[in-house]
Amino acid sequence: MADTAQTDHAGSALYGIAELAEAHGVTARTIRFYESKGLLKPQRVGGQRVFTEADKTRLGLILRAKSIGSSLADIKTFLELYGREGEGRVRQLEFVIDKTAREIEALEDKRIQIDETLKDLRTIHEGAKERLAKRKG
Amino acid sequence: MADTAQTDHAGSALYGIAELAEAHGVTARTIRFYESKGLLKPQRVGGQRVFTEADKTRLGLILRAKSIGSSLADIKTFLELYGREGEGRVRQLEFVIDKTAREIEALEDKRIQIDETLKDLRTIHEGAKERLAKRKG
DNA sequence: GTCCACGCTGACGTATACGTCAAGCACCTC
DNA sequence: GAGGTGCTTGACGTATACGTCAGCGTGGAC
Repeated sequence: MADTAQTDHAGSALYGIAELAEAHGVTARTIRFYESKGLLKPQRVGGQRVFTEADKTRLGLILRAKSIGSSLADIKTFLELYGREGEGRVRQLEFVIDKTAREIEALEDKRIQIDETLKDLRTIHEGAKERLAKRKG
Repeated sequence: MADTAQTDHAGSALYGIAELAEAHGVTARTIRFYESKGLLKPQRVGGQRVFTEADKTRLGLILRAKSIGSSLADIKTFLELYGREGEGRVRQLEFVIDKTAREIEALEDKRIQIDETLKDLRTIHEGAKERLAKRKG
């Protein structure tokens, strides 16, 4: 981790808050809010936020997790799994293994709920189409 | 009052609010809230709510939809699709067909997000397990 | 130098989805 | 008939996830 603001000109792209917001279809307010909740930690240049590619990826993960119904609090701990994975301490590893296992189970459950709902919706959809065909035929 | 649903005479079972709440793992307050939002319409017997099997099924649908991230407002219109399906008017049918098609698309999209997240989680999970095995091995 | 568009930080407002009293009625038990 | 339990309706409180000002500072364009 670079602890100083490096100007690696030929390196990765940097983004302003408006740019990043635009790119992900959220408002700047939302990004500031996520930072206030500890989900993002952009560098500062004279008070202004500067986002790296890593930050952009992170925001993508946040939004994806949100889209499947995770709360920001859950997302925070979830994101920390990525960071902690590198550390090799046994207790950390066990924590990660347990946490991910639970999360995987929860998501598989959610997938089942979605599949059942999809089945219902398709039944309704096809039924309505048939009725309409009869009306028109 | 016995805490079992009344089934003695011919007809489907009936439930009190506490019973129904218990059966679905929600509070009575939640059920009253859903009724106030028009999601449930139990009969009344001297002011008290009485729920039928149909009401119970309906509550199940509500909770399932909620678990996959739908808002109560969306669930309300979604539930009306079941009711409307029977009506044969062309505009109604077209409405149902369109609405369900959009919903199906949205859910398929959500499924993809979940699958991607599951993939990431499994990678983290397996990686951590391997590291732990090396530590212990 | 002046403007102003952009970004910053509070502070307050809003929608959703309930929880938590408070006060009251109905019925059952003792 | 006194108490307890369960259900009722407001009314207000709370957590989450932001939106919306207000007021201030800053770097460019003219």
